[in-house]
Amino acid sequence: MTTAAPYQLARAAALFHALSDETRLAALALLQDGERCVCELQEPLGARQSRLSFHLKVLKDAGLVRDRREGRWAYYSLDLDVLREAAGALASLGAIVPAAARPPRLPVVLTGCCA
Amino acid sequence: MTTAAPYQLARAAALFHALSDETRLAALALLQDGERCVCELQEPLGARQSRLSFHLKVLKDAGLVRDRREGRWAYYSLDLDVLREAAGALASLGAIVPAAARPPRLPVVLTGCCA
DNA sequence: CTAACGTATCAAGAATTCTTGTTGTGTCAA
DNA sequence: TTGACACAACAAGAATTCTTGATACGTTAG
Repeated sequence: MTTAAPYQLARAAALFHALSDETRLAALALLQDGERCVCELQEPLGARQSRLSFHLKVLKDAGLVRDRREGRWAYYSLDLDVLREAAGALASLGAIVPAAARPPRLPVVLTGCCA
Repeated sequence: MTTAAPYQLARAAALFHALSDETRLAALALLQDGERCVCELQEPLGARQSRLSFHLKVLKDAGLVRDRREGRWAYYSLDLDVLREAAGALASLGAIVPAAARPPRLPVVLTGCCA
């Protein structure tokens, strides 16, 4: 495998995009202690139905939450694995162990003006 | 302190926004083994001067990178502390230790239709 | 069966972000 | 001093994302 980087970057970028909004982060925070019904989220998030639905869809498309339909209610819950996937992406940038302290990856040869 | 959440969310959202672009993630990846001159980044990122400058500014405004001017060159480097800050935000959403396994935070009372 | 409800989806406009080309600024070399 | 260079910053348009209100759909209550 030579060209895995582009895909991973695109996926990581998509994850971070889903995380890049205050309302969505607040929603994820509310889901921390378990599944919540959409109607329970509206007031604490200060988001009306349509807007909340939009943001939940962004989170769902990124895989960060799952939804479950029950009667006329919809319940959302965190997908911790995907949250960890995001943490992993961050870690691979050196957030946990700096690159200098890790086994070297494929070297990237950089050429530029400032020889 | 009662209302710390809004600020933290805004800051976290800003960090994730800076991370939500492929070109910027690739730039951060290139900076992993240390400081790089702007001119070294252009080719591997496939971004010309103006565009690269824009993305580096986004990263810098978020605090994820520092810049240093030397003569007519500009060098950028990672700020690992800020990268860790992002990792911390993710962790606080349960990415590392699920909320269920942590000491409880202030309870949030949710009211909704689905009694 | 009908009406009210909870939610998703769509459409249109607003806002934000990104790209490209251009201009400005400081630095170095001749 | 002049010209080339590396870079930032700006300006204008393109693209994307977000918000709002409207509509559609399945579900439950009456």
